[in-house]
Amino acid sequence: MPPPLRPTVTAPNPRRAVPPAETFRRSRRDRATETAQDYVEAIADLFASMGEARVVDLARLLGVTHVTVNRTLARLKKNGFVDTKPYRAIFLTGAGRRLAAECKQRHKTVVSYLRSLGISERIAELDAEGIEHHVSPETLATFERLLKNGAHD
Amino acid sequence: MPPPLRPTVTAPNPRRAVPPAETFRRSRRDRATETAQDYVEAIADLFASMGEARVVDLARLLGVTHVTVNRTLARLKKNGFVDTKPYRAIFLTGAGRRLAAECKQRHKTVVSYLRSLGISERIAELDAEGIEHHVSPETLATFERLLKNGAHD
DNA sequence: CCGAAAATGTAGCCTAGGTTACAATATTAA
DNA sequence: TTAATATTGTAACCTAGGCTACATTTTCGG
Repeated sequence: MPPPLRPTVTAPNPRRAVPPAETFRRSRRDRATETAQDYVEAIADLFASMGEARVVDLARLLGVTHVTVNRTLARLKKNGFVDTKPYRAIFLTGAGRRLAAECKQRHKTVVSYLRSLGISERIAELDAEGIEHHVSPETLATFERLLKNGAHD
Repeated sequence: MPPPLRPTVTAPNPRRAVPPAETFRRSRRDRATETAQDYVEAIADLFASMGEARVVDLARLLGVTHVTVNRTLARLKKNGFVDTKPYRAIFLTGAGRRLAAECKQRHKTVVSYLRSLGISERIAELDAEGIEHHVSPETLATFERLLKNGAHD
């Protein structure tokens, strides 16, 4: 007969130190909104730089196929961030524009902060793209305050 | 007949400013490895704190059902990070332990750095959980250097 | 103005990661 | 020792987000 499958330590200790699953839940929640944010920001950028946003441009910009863009746009439309018509350019709704502006500002803050630490433009951009979606308002405010105070210059 | 669907500006400008799709690709790549990292780190923590890691504990810790844990463990096993047997505790392989140690160190650095900026324990933990997966070695090294130099104290 | 090329849309497939419902195995307590 | 409980496993479904292949619609050049 094999030894006990589980040390007896386990059962007598039903009150384990099992802390915040909430931390992981929030991280996953952030992940779910990343795509929407990347898209509306990209659409706003394309509008600013070339007067309109089209599926092919988004695909190129985001590094995915036009099919992926298409399906994601359908969801963004359902969620009220974009307004699309078949074979036409893509427009942001009011909510979409607000979200885009917020994301753009946050992205800028994160990049500027990393740059202020002496990190290169290239790396700052790469890291910021991932980091920005996980920065709480408190942390963002701290970054802004430190930038304003000219820390690290 | 409706007006032209697309401004004539578009066609004459085939060389658009379409920069790095690479940025987004890296961000997506990071996302794909987040789960593995969260799991091996959680398994290592459970081992340290209670002598073994079981499916239910992981589920509680990560805030998902035991079914999700089970399926993810199957993939981690396929990728060589864990060693499992039906109805037995979960063990990390050498690669799993190395990854866990690396993640733990990085997590600690990110939290410490945020704390050094005056951000609360709670917020630092929450943000770090998302941020840590997107911090490049360069940025991490910068955080470590600043911590060592006692900046912001 | 009409045919080729580009852009967009659709069908169908894949993986990751979440779920509930139910089946099987281990552990524990009477 | 055996019955109840806890844990683990499995089946089947969902969404998000990738893809290729193919169909349709627009745009553009001769």
